[in-house]
Formats: sequence, C-alpha cells, structure tokens
Amino acid sequence: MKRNRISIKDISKALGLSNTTISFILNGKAEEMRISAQVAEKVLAYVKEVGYTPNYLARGLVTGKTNTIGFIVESIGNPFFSQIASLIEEQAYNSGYKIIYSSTNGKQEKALELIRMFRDRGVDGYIICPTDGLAEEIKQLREENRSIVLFDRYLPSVVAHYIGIDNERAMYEACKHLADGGKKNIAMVTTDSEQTQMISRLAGYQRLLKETGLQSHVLQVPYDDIKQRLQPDFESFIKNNPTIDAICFATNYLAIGSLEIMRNLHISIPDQISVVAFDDNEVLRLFQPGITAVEQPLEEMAKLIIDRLLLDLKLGKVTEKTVHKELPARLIIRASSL
Amino acid sequence: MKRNRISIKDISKALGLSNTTISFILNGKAEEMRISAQVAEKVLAYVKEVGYTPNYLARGLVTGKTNTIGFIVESIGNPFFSQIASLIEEQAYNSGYKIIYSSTNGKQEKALELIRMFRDRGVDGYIICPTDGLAEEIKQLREENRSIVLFDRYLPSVVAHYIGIDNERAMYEACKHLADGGKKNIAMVTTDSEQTQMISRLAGYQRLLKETGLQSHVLQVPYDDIKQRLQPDFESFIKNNPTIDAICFATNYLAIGSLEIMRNLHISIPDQISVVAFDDNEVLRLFQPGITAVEQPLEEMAKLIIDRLLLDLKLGKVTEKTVHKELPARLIIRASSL
DNA sequence: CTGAAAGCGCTTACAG
DNA sequence: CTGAAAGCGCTTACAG
Repeated sequence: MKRNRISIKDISKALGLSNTTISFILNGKAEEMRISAQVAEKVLAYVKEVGYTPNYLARGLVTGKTNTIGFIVESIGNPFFSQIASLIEEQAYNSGYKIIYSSTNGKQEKALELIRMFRDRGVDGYIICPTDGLAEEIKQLREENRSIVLFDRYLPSVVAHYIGIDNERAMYEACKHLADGGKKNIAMVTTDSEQTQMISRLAGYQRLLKETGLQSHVLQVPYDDIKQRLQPDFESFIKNNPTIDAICFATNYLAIGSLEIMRNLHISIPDQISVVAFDDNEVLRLFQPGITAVEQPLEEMAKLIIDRLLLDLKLGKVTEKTVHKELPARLIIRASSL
Repeated sequence: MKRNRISIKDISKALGLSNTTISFILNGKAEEMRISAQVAEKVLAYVKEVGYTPNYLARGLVTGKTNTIGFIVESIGNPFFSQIASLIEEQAYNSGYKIIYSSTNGKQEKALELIRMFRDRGVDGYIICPTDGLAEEIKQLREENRSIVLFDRYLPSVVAHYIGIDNERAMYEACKHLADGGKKNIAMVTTDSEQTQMISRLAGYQRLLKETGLQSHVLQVPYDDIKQRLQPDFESFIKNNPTIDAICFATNYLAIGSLEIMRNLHISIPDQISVVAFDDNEVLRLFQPGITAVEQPLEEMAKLIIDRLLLDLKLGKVTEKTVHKELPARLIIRASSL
C-alpha cells in the first residue's frame, strides 16, 4: 500500500552504515554507544533532509511501548470531563505522551470494549473513570502489570491508584452552608447510582442531618434514565415536599436540568428555595441568580493523575503501594444560597 | 517486557495448525479459503477459551491500517467541539473505527505536531479543524494519498473535503432578524482571525448592511489574546458607539464573555441592546433572558464527516473530486432579540 | 566504534 | 483445504 515512506533501511543504505548505528543515533544513544560525532551529525543531517520519522507501530511492536495513554471518561460532552481532559492532555503532551480519549456514557459494556481496545492498541497507561462492573477487568489489568489511575470514583474491591476529591466532606460543607443560613428543610437530589462518589456525597448530606437533627428529603433519579425521569420525578418531589427551603444537587447535570424546571415552575431562587450544585461551570456561574457550587480542583487533579501514571511507567512495574488521594474541594458561594 | 500475551504462534502450536490457517480464520476468511468448518470452529473456540486478542500494532505494521481516525479540534474544552466530538466518536465507533482527539488551541505549531504524530501513529484518516498555516502540511498529506476531511473552516489554497455550514448566510439571517425587528445600529463582535468561517460571518453581516443601508459597527478582538482583550475592547466599543441597539456575536465564547460584561455594566437585554450569538449551547439557552443563537446541525455534520471519510477509506485512495458541503444553519429565536 | 542477525506478531502471495 | 516462508520497520543482545 502506502510504501512511499522512508525507513531506517533506506537511510543506512544511502549512508553506507548499518541499521544499528542509525537506530542508536536516532534514539539518542550515540554517545553511550560511542559513535563518532561526525557520523552522528551526518546521520542527523540526512534524516532531517529527507524528513524521516520513525514508524511508531514497528517501534511499539518491539519495545512494547507506544507513548500513548488511554483516557476513559463518562462523557466527553460533559464540561467536567472535557475540562479535565483538556488539562490532562496538556500535561501529558508536555511529557511526550499522547492521550486517546473515549466515552463510556456510563455503560459497562462500552467501558469493557474500550479497555480492551486500548489494550489491543498497546497503550502504556490507563486513566479510567470506571462504570459499575469493571472490577474484574481492572484487576486483570493490574495483574498484567499495567499502569492505571482511577479517577472521579473508585471501585472498593479493586486495589489501584485513585485521584479524586473528598466528596463526603464537600457535600457536608455545602449542606452546612445552607443550614448555617437558617435553612430547615434541606433536600438532596441525586441518582440511584452506587458509584463511590455518589455514595459519599449522600453520606455528607446525611452527616449534616444527623448533626443538626434536620429532616431528610432525598430524591434519587434513576441513573439509567435521567433524561426521561428528571422532570416528572423532580416535579412530584417538589410537590410532595412543600416544606423544602433548600436543595443540594449531587451533579451538575442534575442541577442544570432542575434549575430549568424550577424556572418553568416559577420557583424563586433563593427566596423560596436556596440551591447548591456540584461541579462548577459556566452555566452555573452565569445563571440568574448565580448558583453556589462545589468546585473540584481540576488542575491539581490532572497533575496528580499524570504524575502518578508517569512515575509508574518509569518504574516499569505496578507498585504494590497504591495511592488513594482525596483532595479538598472548594465551595463557591453565589446568590442562590444567600 | 510484558511478553505474557498469547500470540497466533501459540495457538497454531497448541492446535497443530499453521499460522496462516489461524490468521485466515481470525480474519473471517475461513470460507473464502475453504477451510473446513470443523477446523474453524475448533480454532474459534480455542481463541475464545484462552482469551486471545490480536496485536493491532503487528497487524497495522503489515496491513498499513489501524482502524483509527485522528481528530484535530481547536479546543476540546469548547462545548461546540466536545459535542461534535462526542457525536463523531459514536458514529465512528459503530463502524469499527476509534477516534483519537487532540486540541490545537489555535496554535499552528501544535497543529503541525499533532498531524505528524497522527501520521507516525499510522491513523487511517484525518478530521481536521485547521489553524492558519497548515496548507503545505495538508497538501502533502493528500499527496501521500491519505484520507482527510476538513471541518468548521477550510483552507482556500488546499483541495480537500470540507464539511461546514453556510456561515455567510447564517450570519446574514441572524442580522436580518434584528433588522426586521426594527434595529437601526447593529454591531458585529468578531475576532481578527482570517479563518474562512470568520470571514464568511463578517461577510454575512456586511451584506445585510449593504441591503439595508445601515451603518457598520465592527469590533475585532485580537484572536491571539481574546482572554485579555475582550473586556477592555468590548467596554470601550460600547462606550464609543452609544447608538448601538443590537449586537451579533461571531462565536459562542465572544458572546458568553460579552454577556457577562454587559450584565456587569447593567446593560439591559433586549431593552437597551438586542443580542444574537453563534453556536447554541446550554449557557445561551439558560441565560436570562434566553439568547437567540445560530445553531449548527451537529448531528448531520458528524454523519457527513464520517461517511465521507469511510468512503474514501474504502476506496483506498484519495478521490480527485472533493466535496465542499455547506449545510444550512438554524436561527433559534429567544427573548434576547425580541 | 560498528555490523550481522534475530525477533516483535502479524498477513499474504506462493506452492502443493 | 493447508503450510512454509518472506516481509512490514524497528530494536538490541552479541560479536568483533
């Protein structure tokens, strides 16, 4: 097919040297192999002249390395993920690594396929925002000595690096901010997902209730069918819990969807109901009134993820001791919770 | 290194067959090669049992195909790009192709590096949202017989497939909508970029002025320094052009940034100034008042891009006749322009 | 200082 | 119906 590309062989032939010599020079091992500076220079000049670039497929086949990292997110269309993806891409790029993203859309099946495709493609490391049911596959990756960092949520049964935030505390503080403001009936709108970050956020809410003795009002929208169910479920939740004077949303899409519904119902924020959302973004900032939100330290997370992965990659093997890091989040207070 | 993976050789040895036979069966050529059904079944069963998956690197090395498409966007953090990326990913996935994204952030240098890295990685096709200065590189890709689709903007000097929208007409209609509403001093806020889509949008604005005899008010924010310059430039533009009663924004980030500034200046929309934005998104929809916006047909664009690329890939060579498709956009009218 | 040769895991003419 | 063998473009012991 496209066999017009120049190869090491072509170079060695043209210059009357061996493939070995060319390869060493190309890989910066000229000095180490004590190749004369003249030869090295000549080769480099020629390489530049003819515009040779190595075939990474061939290189990967023999070295087992591709300088590529697979990044599995829930949905690249979600600003939280596209922002962190953007940051991770940049960090990785600066270290000579490329990122391949893909979205699971929360589906275990798709996630499994993606992991397998990344493995087949020979990625060096994995950054995974796991769906449910991924435990076995990830355990196996670890057994095969592959570098993995879990992100946003983890799998309790799997020993692996994890970088995220302290969700329990973040939600506790968000709710406490509402209670401190005199709210008496604080509701929590979340999903029925069993993902760790969701469990922790709910736990933060419950801790506040326990401490303050306030009553619980929880709406769990079915994770698999949020688009369809949010509106009817949220509307009847509001109707059936008329005492609610504040709501904490466990995700940004729940918040944004509900804010639109509240607007249509002419519920005044914060006069009738105060609101706090999870994951800050432009919509929440520009909403009228501005929406108080828990902000995750994206830049720091991106850095920790990449550093950890590159370290493992450099060590060349999976470390026994895994990192489980929960960064503090920050509550950005805006008019919606005053 | 990680040489624990099973290979075709292992299978052929275990089953007492040749690599050839295994390879044919694995590639669905069993019937074509008239391999007995029993043998084929036995091989498939064994493959499944031991969990063999082919090494795509090796396969790619010999076939020259990787079933991967490189997608170069301006910024994956921009909702316009993350949305279309999401759609393209899905379409490609359904056809057995994987997408590798990366962002140029508008930098020619980064774009060149990305194209080269994609080439080195052996992607089968390229979807490129080009920056300036990419003409030579893309011409060369075409000469090397690689499949390319340009998207969002094109390069006038390069013959290549292009899928986008009719920007001139879209902006013309957006402005006409304002003029029809009785606006007398319609401003255009754009960048100084020479990218085709920006030129066309400006041209649409100018056509309306010409038709109606209205006066021109154009602000061009420096593309390379929008973050720093938007606020001061926009504020003095408003101050120096007090007659303005409507503004068309040429991009979503210009619109969103300016809306925030207008809010801080207590400019009432649409009472004092009507507003139309380009590229719809959640922020514009939920802004108070809702912002009228030009919506691009993302789904249709994604489909056209992938279909075109796959067709070229199937034909196995670059078609002489290139497609240059400009889809119609749709104006979504909201309160900001009433 | 440099080269000949094996091998990474596949595919595919060619031969029977 | 099936196999032996060459080759894709690299890297890397090994030898001198």
